[in-house]
Amino acid sequence: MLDERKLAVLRAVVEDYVSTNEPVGSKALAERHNLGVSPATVRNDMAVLEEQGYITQPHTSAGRVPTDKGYRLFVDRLSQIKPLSGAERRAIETFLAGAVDLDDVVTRTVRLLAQLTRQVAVVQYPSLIRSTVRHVELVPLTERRIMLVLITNTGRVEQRVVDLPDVVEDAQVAHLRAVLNACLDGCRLNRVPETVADLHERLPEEDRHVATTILSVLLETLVDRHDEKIVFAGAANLAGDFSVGLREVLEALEEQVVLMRLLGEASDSAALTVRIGSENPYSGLHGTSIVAAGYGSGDNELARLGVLGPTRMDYPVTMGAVRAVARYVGQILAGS
Amino acid sequence: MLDERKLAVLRAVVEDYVSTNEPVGSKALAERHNLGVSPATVRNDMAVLEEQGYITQPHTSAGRVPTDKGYRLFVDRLSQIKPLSGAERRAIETFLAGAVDLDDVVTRTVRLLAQLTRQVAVVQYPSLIRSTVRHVELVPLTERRIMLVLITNTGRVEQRVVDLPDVVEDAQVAHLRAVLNACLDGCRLNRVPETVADLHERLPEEDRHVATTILSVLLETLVDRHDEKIVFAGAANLAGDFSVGLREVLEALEEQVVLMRLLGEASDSAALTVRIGSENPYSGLHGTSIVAAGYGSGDNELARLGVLGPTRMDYPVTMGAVRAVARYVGQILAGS
DNA sequence: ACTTGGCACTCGGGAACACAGAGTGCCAAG
DNA sequence: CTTGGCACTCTGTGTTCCCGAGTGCCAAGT
Repeated sequence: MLDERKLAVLRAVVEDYVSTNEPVGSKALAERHNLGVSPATVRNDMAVLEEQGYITQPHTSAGRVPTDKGYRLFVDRLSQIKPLSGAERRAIETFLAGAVDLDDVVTRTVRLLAQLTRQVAVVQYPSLIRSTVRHVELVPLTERRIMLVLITNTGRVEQRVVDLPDVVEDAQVAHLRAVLNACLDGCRLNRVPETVADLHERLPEEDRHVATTILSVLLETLVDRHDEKIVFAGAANLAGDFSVGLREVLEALEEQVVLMRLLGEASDSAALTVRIGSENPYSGLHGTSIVAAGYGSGDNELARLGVLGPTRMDYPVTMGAVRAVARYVGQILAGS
Repeated sequence: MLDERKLAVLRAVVEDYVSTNEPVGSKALAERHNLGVSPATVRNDMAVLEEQGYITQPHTSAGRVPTDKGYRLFVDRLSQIKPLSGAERRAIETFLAGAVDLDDVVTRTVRLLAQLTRQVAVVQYPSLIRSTVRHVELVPLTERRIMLVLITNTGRVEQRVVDLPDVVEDAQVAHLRAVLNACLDGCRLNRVPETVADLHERLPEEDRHVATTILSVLLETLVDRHDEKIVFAGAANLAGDFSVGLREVLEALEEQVVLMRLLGEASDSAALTVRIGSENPYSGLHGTSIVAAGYGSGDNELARLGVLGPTRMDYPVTMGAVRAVARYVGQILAGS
């Protein structure tokens, strides 16, 4: 159906279009990439590619431009992910290593990725659900108020002020704290509800009232944050580009929900997900592609990150950058 | 120098230009605002205003446009801050009241402000320096590692993992925690260094090693975060506007440092600060104005917030919104 | 002394038009 | 199947032209 040379032509079209941002014609193409055939032959191939829907012309008598389908084929079969240079790798490492806490890791990551790809980077905070409890702290503030602090193994900290129904003594709080920690330490967050369910019975009568209040707040915290936090950076990078609907993209970026869906569900493996133009689930973002990957410490994927840019982007380079950053972030998180 | 009517003309020019985004001519102006004089008279006044530098014409034979100086006069003397409608006030209250923690308050605030003004909103996190210590928590993670958690009276939580030089026992940690809290509770963050200085001597010999490490991390935390965190929202609102250099603005927004300077130093009172076009300290932002205000609980200003939009903005409305939001946020923070 | 109507002038922006250049499709020959 | 040739079709650009909004100035009116 598509012989070797036609694929080569498609690859050349994509590469040229990506680098020049102008429809590419048969002549220029035959020259720049030494295909060893004449422009006329290229024209014939192009005609076929167009018929099959891989490329298109903006108007008669203009060069060809890849369609979403064309990019898809390019990404799947015609390109190889381009690894970062040694210098870039080292830059990433040192830049990320300087982070002092989770917030800082995420902030640095998103900026790094934006700068590296010259596009808009998006990073999701490590999911609470998949991480485990490292410590629960109860801090008495007044005699009827305590602060509940939940620390996860990814370094994330959640806090809530709890108004208590009764006055509690410090000793009581200390006891509760000990019980909670004994019970929850190392527990996966999504298993907290079950784990906590039978806690009541193991408590002395006089603590139950207070414990109930605290536990309900704790559970609430987990539910509330089910909608995960997402940050982005590098919006300035798409300012100069008219091929994307700037307003729509900016709106999408500020909608956490939309962003979540764009990054996609946790993919099976640690593979890269690429969504090209109309493939993505938000109508305002045609003309835009997303390259995303999961990241995590060890096996379990904690969250996702990726970049968003014009459909006409340099996929090999972008994919390389996303993959590399995802790996490094995983390492950093695992190490802390 | 400028009689009553000339000022009225200037006001009319500003108002018309703001609402139409087109240079305003003498005829249209005389009609729309019933000034009771003929276009010719208006023309004379305009000539004077132009000579004085309050308005200008983009090219000969076009209408007039206010200059930065013109807007300045308008803001200072010709306009009144427009209070929000009752419905808007209630909307703010309920929206902000739903916040569960500091992060949430800030996030909600910045979105609210963006939506209310249809411009880019910027909110600075409450300053660490001006707040006080509510609690210091030390959480043993492993035998040579503890997590330091600092909770302030504004609900902000800072955390750091500390690697210790020696193995410590839980009892030691508990003791240190008690000492730290006794010593620092209610202490203003900017006074922490002094307060902590003589702590060494009051500690038993065997704790000093560990204490030194922890304290140095604690102090580091305070210094590190001297560059405060800032968030923004509503970037999509300036997408449709060609009068501002989109790229420059987006770049500025992602530079914390620049943003800090834009919001300005803590102003004397709780008054609004307005920076018009070239008045602001960053050259990429001519064509852009900033309306900012401090907010805080009670008297002391904790941080600042504001909006950023094209010089051609509706100042009375924007100022009203910023002032109102600043007040409500202050109340919320004071209450929690 | 200020206001007003009249009038000539200026200039930007849109419509109409022509034109060069890049690129195509097709065909006939290799 | 490939290649060179050729006629054709567009877009983008530059030119010209003209309309209209708006101005500045002046002389007359109050």
